[in-house]
Amino acid sequence: MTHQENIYDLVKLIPEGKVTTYGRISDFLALGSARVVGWALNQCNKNGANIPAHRVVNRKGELSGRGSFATPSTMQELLEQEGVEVLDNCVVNFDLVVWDPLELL
DNA sequence: CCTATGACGCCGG
DNA sequence: GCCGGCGCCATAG
Repeated sequence: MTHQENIYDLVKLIPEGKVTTYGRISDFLALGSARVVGWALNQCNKNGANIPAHRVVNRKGELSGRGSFATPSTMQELLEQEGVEVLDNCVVNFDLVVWDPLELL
């Protein structure tokens, strides 16, 4: 059982129009490090897995992973498609659109 | 086996 | 509130 599977499953559960953070995922799955999440998502793009990785941002709401998508603007475009406003690589009203995995409980 | 690196985050200055 | 340093864990070389 790899962390990737857990991370993929959780990321798939992020509601459309919402975003969450590496730290929250790391916390919820007790991974011990948020870096692992970033690494797993990086691989998922490469794997071509159908994961909404664009809904994962860093703790400040910045699109830190945009560089790993097809083009640097892909991540932002996908978010805006779902109604998430992005300005200067940051999620607008981050506090309002952030989703915490704990809400599953 | 050991070192460097990274889609991160907390703490102290 | 910004910045630098350090810890964190998995991988690649």
